[in-house]
Amino acid sequence: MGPLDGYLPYLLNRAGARIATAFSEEVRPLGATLQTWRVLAALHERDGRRMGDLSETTSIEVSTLTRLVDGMEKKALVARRRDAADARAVTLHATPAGRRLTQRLLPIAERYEAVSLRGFEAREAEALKVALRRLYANMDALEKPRRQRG
Amino acid sequence: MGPLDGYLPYLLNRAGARIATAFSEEVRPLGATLQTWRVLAALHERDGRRMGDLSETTSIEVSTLTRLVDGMEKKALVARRRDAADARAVTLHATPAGRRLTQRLLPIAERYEAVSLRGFEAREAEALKVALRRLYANMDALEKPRRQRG
DNA sequence: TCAATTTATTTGTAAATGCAAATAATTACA
DNA sequence: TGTAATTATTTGCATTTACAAATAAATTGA
Repeated sequence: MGPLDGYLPYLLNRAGARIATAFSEEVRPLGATLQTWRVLAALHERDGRRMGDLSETTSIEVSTLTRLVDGMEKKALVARRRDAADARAVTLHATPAGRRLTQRLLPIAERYEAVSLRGFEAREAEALKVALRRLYANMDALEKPRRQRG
Repeated sequence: MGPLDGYLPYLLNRAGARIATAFSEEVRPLGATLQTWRVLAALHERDGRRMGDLSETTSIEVSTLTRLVDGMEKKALVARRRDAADARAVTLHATPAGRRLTQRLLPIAERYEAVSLRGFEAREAEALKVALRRLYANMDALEKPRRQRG
């Protein structure tokens, strides 16, 4: 076990990449990709999100997301609407076809959760999730300090 | 906190992506990218690795790695050598310039480790790393079963 | 109120990515 | 020993990605 095995970002990337690659292969026959799943999952959690919100939630860069959504719109999985409250913003909505695809992807996603956590006690799994949320939050410290608003 | 916050692959990707993005920005002024760092770190751990080994270690797909290494070779950070023992294989070696860049990146990487784990007890951090190694290993179960050799 | 600034999204463009096919060398075994 | 199968890497090519600039709308404050 070399130094890399003790380096957290390495372990994080490695585990994430492996799950991502396997999941991608698995959903390809359904005409889906990992990125479309991320968008659909975010809309399943809350439909009508803005592009910027989706970008933050899915960790997909906004300009990439724009073109990804273009493709999903062409496939009629989602629909863009101009936000009524703020005409700069666009909200994204799952269509019936999008929801059907989501329903097919959900059990696959659940299986990945189960397989990856195989052998974990419930409290170990929960501790891991708590730790991952802390990691994420800790990165605030390095974020480009944005001008305070308000 | 919606369903996504309880979904492990989501938490994993989100934390990994955030660290990756911040690290990328930070090393850009040094003429480095996250991917070149991954290659250099793998060679720092063990020089003279094969392309396939590097691909597995860095989670960079082999054909992508080939072209990444092309670029690093042009920048004289690494050098390819035909493996003496097996002429199909290519081994990669850090050059003096590559090692100098590695030395400049190491403290940044250490800082990312420290910042991301801020507030973690030593044993919590270790438990997290153990868990991430288990996750990775658990994915064996879903791997395309390759024909047994031997 | 209106000009300047900020915010949300899209577009331009070059680089990175990944699958599949091609190339090259080794190994297995008839 | 020589031919088929396997393994390691690279190349072809279409897609994805991300930075920067452009566009469009809202907000701020003189």
